[in-house]
Amino acid sequence: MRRMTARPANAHQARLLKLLRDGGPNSRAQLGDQVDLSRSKLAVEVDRLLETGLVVADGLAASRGGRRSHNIRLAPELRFLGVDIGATSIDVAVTNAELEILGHITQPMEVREGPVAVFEQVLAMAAKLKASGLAEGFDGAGIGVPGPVRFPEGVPVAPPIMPGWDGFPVREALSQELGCPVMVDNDVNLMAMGEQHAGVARSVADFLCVKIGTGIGCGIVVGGGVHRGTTGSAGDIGHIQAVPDGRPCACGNRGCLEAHFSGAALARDALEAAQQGQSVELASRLEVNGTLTAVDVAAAAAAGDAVCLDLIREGGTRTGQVIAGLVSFFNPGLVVIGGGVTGLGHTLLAAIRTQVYRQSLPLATGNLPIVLGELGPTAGVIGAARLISDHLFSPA
Amino acid sequence: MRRMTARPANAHQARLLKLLRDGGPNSRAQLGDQVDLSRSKLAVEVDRLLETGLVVADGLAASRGGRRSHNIRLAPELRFLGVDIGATSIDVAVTNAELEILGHITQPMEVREGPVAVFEQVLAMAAKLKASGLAEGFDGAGIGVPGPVRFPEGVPVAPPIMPGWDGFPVREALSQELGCPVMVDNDVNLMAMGEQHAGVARSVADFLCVKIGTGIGCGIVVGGGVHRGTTGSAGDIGHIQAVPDGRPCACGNRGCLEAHFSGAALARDALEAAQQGQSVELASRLEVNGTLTAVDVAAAAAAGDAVCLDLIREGGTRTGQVIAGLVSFFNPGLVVIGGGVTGLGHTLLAAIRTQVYRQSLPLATGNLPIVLGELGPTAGVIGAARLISDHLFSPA
DNA sequence: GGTCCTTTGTCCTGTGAGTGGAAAAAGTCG
DNA sequence: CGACTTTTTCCACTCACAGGACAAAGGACC
Repeated sequence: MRRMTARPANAHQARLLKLLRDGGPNSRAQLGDQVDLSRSKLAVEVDRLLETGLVVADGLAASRGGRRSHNIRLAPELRFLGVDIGATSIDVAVTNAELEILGHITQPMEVREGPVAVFEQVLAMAAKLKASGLAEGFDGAGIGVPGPVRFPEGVPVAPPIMPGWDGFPVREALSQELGCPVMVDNDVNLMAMGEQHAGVARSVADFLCVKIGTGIGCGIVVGGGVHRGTTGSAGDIGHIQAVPDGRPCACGNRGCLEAHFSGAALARDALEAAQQGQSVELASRLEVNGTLTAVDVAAAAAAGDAVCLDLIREGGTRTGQVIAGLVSFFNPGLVVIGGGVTGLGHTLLAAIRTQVYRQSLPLATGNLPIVLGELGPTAGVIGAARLISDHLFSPA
Repeated sequence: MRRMTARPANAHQARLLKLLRDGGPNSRAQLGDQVDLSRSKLAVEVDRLLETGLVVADGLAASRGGRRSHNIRLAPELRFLGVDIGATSIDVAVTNAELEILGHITQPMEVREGPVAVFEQVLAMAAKLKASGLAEGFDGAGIGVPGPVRFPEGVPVAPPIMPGWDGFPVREALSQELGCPVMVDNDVNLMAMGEQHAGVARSVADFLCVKIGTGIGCGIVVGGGVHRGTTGSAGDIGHIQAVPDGRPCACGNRGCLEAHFSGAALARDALEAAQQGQSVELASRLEVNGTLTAVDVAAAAAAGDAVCLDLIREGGTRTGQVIAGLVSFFNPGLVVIGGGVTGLGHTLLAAIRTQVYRQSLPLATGNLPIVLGELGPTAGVIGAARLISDHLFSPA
């Protein structure tokens, strides 16, 4: 079918589209309660939106005591593609215009293999979703990559863990292939946007979203918007020094947080513990799989393995130290912990909490929730869909 | 004389007032170049502003090749009061509507003596400035205090170094006494606003302003606006851990940056060095004055005293460590160093720079200037004037 | 089913913001 | 002094928007 190409003509229409996206189908009257426009003006703008095809009528709403109103909703055929490229996996999902996930595929893939191979994979996954009948085409796509991005152009800049991606025109290329608008951002920022849209961070203006995966990053939301920094590298907390003169890090320094705690570091620690015979649980897992990952540590910890619990606790403490500093500095209203190692769950969370509450001033921590992300692996793709929808639902 | 009470009636007028404040007298035509309004509309709004008395005609502008235009400027009788309450001193200044300092007084005063005593002093200083003929009254006042502030209400909250100030209605009380609108903020935020308005940070959207005085704080500017955090304590970096298991700090933790480097810590270190006979220079100064402060350290360092240079260098390194973390996290476009110990000058700056450039990733530091503040002790009062002018030059 | 009230949706007119052209006013330059 | 610029004022026209009037549609109660 023909894809939608219309964009809102003014700020009012943009506002209405976002309300319908975030609040689902709504009657004109309910919309009127939220936008502070006269009924006449509202009717005009809604009619225009109906003309563009971006929104459609959707039956009658329940009565609120008088005449029943006709519901309005975003066109149900609209489709967004959300892509979350992690260090070792790719997530691709299709959503409708309300950013509900209609289909979601995950595949392991090393981002190190370079943009060409990854792109091929992403396109194959998108094609698969299309083939399964979920979409006949995409009205827009958002994509997250595990490194800094020059946001306006949608191009990765000097990404440490993505050799070959520096300067690769991700936005341009994907837009070309998919035939729709594309926006690119750091994966951590997308996770933050995902949790903001549909997760724990709804209605919080200033919060931090710490993602602990292969590396560690932090999404920063200020006044409801993502802060990307001057060069797009804001939130790159993996290389903050957590241990003076600590372990050497790939970045050339010593004691970086990421060198002491992250998916990669955890796997290395686990391997060492297994080889030195400190943990029976880990050793047997090593024997079976031939390798160890953070998942093994999580499983062993869940089974009560003391070494693994210690590893997690120590990592949580290190992470908590860094977060404590950030909390003092930024004074957020919420801290969300997410990413691959959320499987470590409450042991990790408890360690982080303890450290933050101990080390930051009471005024900053007094009413500061520190919680796990609610959306798990879907946070990134929802955030990606949100990114492109924010773009498309803004006046051209 | 009668004070101005008018406020801009709409966003256009607000815009024009701010242009006149930041750019000085301007012709209608020049204003037109900047605001993207039709000539007619502009003329209407300017006329209305002239009617309110907020702006006045100011002679003819130089010709740009044709008819000479009439200049417009903010009413020259407008006066703002800028108050900067530090831990150990008070600065009060009068500015005109263009935020140029017309008079400036500094007096030593311990903020510990409580709000009543400090207020008395501030009012006396304001009266002195009035008496010297610089102002017949004030159209607005901005005031900075050395601790967290609940910004909307203008009330200090749980300020560690300001016993007796917790919950004191600073805004209310000062407004009462001066008979004009008042806004209250953290002194560090005001310093940042000052440097943004008239100092090194002009035209930088995202920057950090680190103030090293009796304590250490950091003003955070995001997208041109000050970030105050959820509880008003954003930028409180003095209690970030700089040295694991380091010196005990008044806050109850160990190793806080402030415990290792700040005006207070420096004085303590100097005293110790003098008493242990490590520095002849310091010992003789101690003998003369009976006490040592950061100023003595600065002087001794300038005279080449090795112990003092070491103290400064070590402090700079510690500070640099913390700033490096913040730079990685926030990715600012500029870092400004200011506050009382700027007397330590380039020794300090060099140490901070070295550490930041060494410890942060190249992408974040690549084009990152780290500079000393340009305004010195006037940054705070200019920022205070800017705070209230921003308030008054916004639609009611 | 009838009456009264509430809510929703449409129509219409008045108002005020804002645009853009024309012309007057005030200069510069040769 | 005349040709050309720039600034400023004036005016007619457009458009966005508010808000009232009214019709349509439904619920509650009798």
